[in-house]
Formats: sequence, C-alpha cells, structure tokens
Amino acid sequence: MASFNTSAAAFGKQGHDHERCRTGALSEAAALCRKRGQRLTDIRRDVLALVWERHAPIGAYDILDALSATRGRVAPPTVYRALEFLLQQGLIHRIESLNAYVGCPIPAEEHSGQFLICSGCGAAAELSDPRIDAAIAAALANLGFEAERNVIEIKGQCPRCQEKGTGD
Amino acid sequence: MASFNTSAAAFGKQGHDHERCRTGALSEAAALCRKRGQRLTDIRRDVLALVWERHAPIGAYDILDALSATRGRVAPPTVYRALEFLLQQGLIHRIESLNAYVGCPIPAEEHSGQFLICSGCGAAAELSDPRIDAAIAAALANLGFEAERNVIEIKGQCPRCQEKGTGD
DNA sequence: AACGTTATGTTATTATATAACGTTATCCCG
DNA sequence: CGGGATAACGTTATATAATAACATAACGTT
Repeated sequence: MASFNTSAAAFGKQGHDHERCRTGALSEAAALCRKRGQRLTDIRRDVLALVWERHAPIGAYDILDALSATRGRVAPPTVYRALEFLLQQGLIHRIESLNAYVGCPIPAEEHSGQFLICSGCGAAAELSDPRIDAAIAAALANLGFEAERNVIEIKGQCPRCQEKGTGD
Repeated sequence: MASFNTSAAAFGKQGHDHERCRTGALSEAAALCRKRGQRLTDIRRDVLALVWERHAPIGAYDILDALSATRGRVAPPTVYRALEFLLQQGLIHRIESLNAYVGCPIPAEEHSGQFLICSGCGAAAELSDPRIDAAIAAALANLGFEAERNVIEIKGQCPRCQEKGTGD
C-alpha cells in the first residue's frame, strides 16, 4: 500500500477547495458502490455527505439531528445502519477515541487508517505511512500475535492551531 | 523510555503467577501514591484491584456491579471518579476502542501505552516499543503536527487463541 | 474546635448504541 | 409481468457509557 496523507487538506491549508473535495468523495463513493453491486441509497448518501461536510469527525447523533432537519423525524437505527454500511464499504472510518466518524479519502484501498486529530479545531487527517505499519509489524514479530486491525489515533495540535493558541 | 511488553503475562503463558502480579501492582500503587502525597482511598484501591483481576480490560459498569456486591449500592460517579484518579496517577489506561480500563504495569513512567488486544480472550498486553514511537515521530516530522497523546490499539489473536480457534 | 480542602453520596440527565419486530422497496427468476 | 426472496427501512423500546449538579462527610492543619 502506498503512502498517503491528507493533513494539508484537513488542517485548512490554503488552496484546498473543500466543495470539490466533498463532491469528489461522493461521486467516487457512487462509482465504487456501482462497481461492487452495492446500493448507495438516499439515506446512505445523505449520511456520507454529512460526514464529508468537514474534515472533522462527526458523531452519530449530530448526523441524526442534521438528517431530521431535512427528512423529518429519523430514529437512531437509521443512522447507525447507514454508518455500518459505509464502514463496511470502507467509505468512512470510525474514530474510536471520539465515538465519531470521518470520510475516507482512499476508499478503494483496504487499510486501517492512521489519524492525526487536532484537539484545537477537531479536524482529522488520515495517514497511511508504511513506516508505522512496518514498526508495528517489527514489534509483533516475536510475540506470535496476529494483528487484524490497528487503531492509531494521534491527538495533538495542527499547525494552524499552534499559531493561534500559542499561549497555553 | 525503555522498551517494555507484557504479552507473555497477559496472554496466559505458563509461569505467570497472576496473584503475585496483582498484589504487586497494588502495593506499587500504594507506594507511588504515598510518595506523591496522593490518597489511595478504599474505593480507589478496590477499583484498582478489580481492574487488576485479569489482564483483560474491564468496563466501568462491570466495576460498578462488582463494587455494589461488596459495598452495597454504588452509583456511577463513584466509579468514574475513582477511574479518573487512577488515570491521572497513571495507574490504569483507558482502552478507547473498548470503553474499558486496564492496569498499567509501569505506572512510575509517564507514557501513552501501545496495546495488543486479543479478540478471542479479551486480554490486553501493553507494549512500549521505541520503534513504533520513532516511526510515528518520523511520519509527523514534515507535517508540523505536534503530538500530545497517541492511541495505539492493535486488535488480533493472541498465540493461545490462535491455537484454539484455528478453524475459522 | 474551626476552617479549608478533598473525597464521597445522591439524584437526575445526557450521550452513544443496539434489540426486536414489522413494513416497504428492490431484485431476480421464471 | 407476477411472485417470491432479499435487502433496506420504520418504529418502539432498551441497553450501555458517562457526566452535571448539588449535598454531605472525612481529613488535615492550625
């Protein structure tokens, strides 16, 4: 798997056209589902669009509120089913330390993401750095432990928020 | 910080005397609190003992049930306060992907743990492998992102559970 | 003993997620 | 095109995890 990172886009570097970013993700999702014979229904598409509204992870109940605004009363299972589908298709990731969900920029490749999460602005960037994977593999080599999924979530300050909040 | 790992103990390798392991952790905690001028009260000590009953992370409400059995009706804040204290003192870690808590075998050293979590038996081993830290540092080097805390939780099968469940 | 601080008790509520079951929509085959 | 299977969705209730807010008790010092 190739190296990958979205930190520039997620942390608001100038030149990032998020509207394009978002619509691009949505059409890639549509194409991928078509190719796989999976149904990207209205609800699923709406949920995915909400997840992609920003680069910050969004909670299930925030999605629920937003959906209710446009569709009228929606119950939790509706949201969780859509999230489960999107997770299975690799279109979103779950951020365990936030109980929240974020769009995946490389849904076609199977991987478990590595995330940088800014505690200032809440944005999350996805990395896929082979050095981290290699280091974990090396650490496990002699232990006989067979890894299935890695949860790697690095909390800190993005460049922009370091500038702002220099004080504390 | 030196390298460290508890995988042999956590994954039930023969020769692990857990009763000693547990009482050792408790007396180390007592010593550490004394040294720091912190109070390891009855409740805090009971909660820590429950966390150390096994090497598998335990949920707050399981702790609550166990406490209620010995102390009579206990409310959630009681447990969460004790957990918060133990977290602050570095005596336990929170496993984000499980909403559960596990004892820290090296409470005297400040660190954010790296965990191997067996999806078979639920046990969790703590590592502190400098190669992983170094790989993360290398990945962040050019991004201007300042890390504060790492969440590293690797799910998979421990050696013992691989033997058992070879079938699936 | 009086005081401030820390710890605990208590009640209620918020936040996150799933179970269970019925209904509707879609797909595929004949 | 009809009918049956499957997948998606609706609905109600409930489980699980965590915190807010405020009262009381314990402790440590003077």
